[in-house]
Amino acid sequence: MNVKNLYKLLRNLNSKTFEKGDTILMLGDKQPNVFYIRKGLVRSYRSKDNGEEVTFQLFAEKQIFANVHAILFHEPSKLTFEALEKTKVYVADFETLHDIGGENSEILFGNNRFFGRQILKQAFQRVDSFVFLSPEKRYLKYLEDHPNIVSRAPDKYIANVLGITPVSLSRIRNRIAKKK
Amino acid sequence: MNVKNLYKLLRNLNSKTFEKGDTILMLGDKQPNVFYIRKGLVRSYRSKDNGEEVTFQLFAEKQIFANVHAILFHEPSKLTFEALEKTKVYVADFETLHDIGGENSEILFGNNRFFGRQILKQAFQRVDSFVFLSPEKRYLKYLEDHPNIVSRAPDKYIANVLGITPVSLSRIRNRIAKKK
DNA sequence: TCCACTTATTAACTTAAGTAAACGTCGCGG
DNA sequence: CCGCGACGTTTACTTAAGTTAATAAGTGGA
Repeated sequence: MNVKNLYKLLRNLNSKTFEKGDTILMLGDKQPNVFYIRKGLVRSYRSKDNGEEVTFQLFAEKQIFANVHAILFHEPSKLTFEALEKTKVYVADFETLHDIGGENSEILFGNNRFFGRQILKQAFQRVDSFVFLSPEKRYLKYLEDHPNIVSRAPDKYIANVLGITPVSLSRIRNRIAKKK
Repeated sequence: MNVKNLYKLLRNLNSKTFEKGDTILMLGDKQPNVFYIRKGLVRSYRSKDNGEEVTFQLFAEKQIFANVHAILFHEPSKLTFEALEKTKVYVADFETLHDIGGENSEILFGNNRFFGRQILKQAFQRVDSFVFLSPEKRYLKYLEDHPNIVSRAPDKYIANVLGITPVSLSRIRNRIAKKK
């Protein structure tokens, strides 16, 4: 990556801060934005037909999240992103990032952190855990992979991410505790 | 895409045919290959600790599959790919494809079919269906999205893909039939 | 053609998850 | 400081899924 591109990249990285409860990216938004979390905690969610909010994913420090629907499919976002803590992010426009570095480069934040790779890896590993693991093992794996999220996010959100109900998660916790 | 690149691409597209039961890509393989199915049916799977084979995904005509672990993470494949029918594919080396077109281009097979996008979209939508849908609804959605796979692949493979057991899938089928 | 093997269905049983509601705890705001 | 509301846990109950095994149906090969 050359100096010219570096400047181009830096010009397109804006730092933003959100307070707890703020909406970072709204359902229906078409901006192809990519976010990198410097500090804080974020959840993405959407509402089911009955109005119930279901959390899709949780993100903490050093993770990237993005308006995937806009970037990949040129559709409005199907998810809303909300700060669960005071959160500082870098925001960039995907098209610019892409022009600079290309999907396969490692420009943004070093090895394995680049947008497409990190997001695909996350999605792939999640599918893997749904296919190969029971809810209990899925929780244990999530705990192992994201201890900093589990300790900070409400259980009800974690339950959604794992594809189970909060009640069920509570029982799973209980079962695990008894085994020890 | 210019003529020079088109030739480069075509030189790197090999056509291959596999018989039913053939292994297309072996567990541990490090070749960063991308496959496009012209005709046939393919499953990817891996074995659990107890030796039981679990099918991860099913692919049919016009779909792309790839050694994702090699391409994205520079690791040996954690999956084995097997032809369930006589299958004709185009095979290409990912690095070459990338040199020619870049991740974001549409060079290979037109809109929305390019490697990264299609694979990410599949993974994303699968996670979505695990988080938002019950097993029964997940099956109905899979049936709707992939009728040509459901009608051709054994139920035990489909059950694995949906994250349930074959027995449970049979009961779900039964329940649905009774509702009508 | 017939046998052996695989697969789907069904049954019986066990275990876990969904649902609804009650309870206790915690934290925030009035 | 009190009260409201949100959250996690627990209980009771219902429903569905996992497990094992038996049976039936379909398939391909000898």
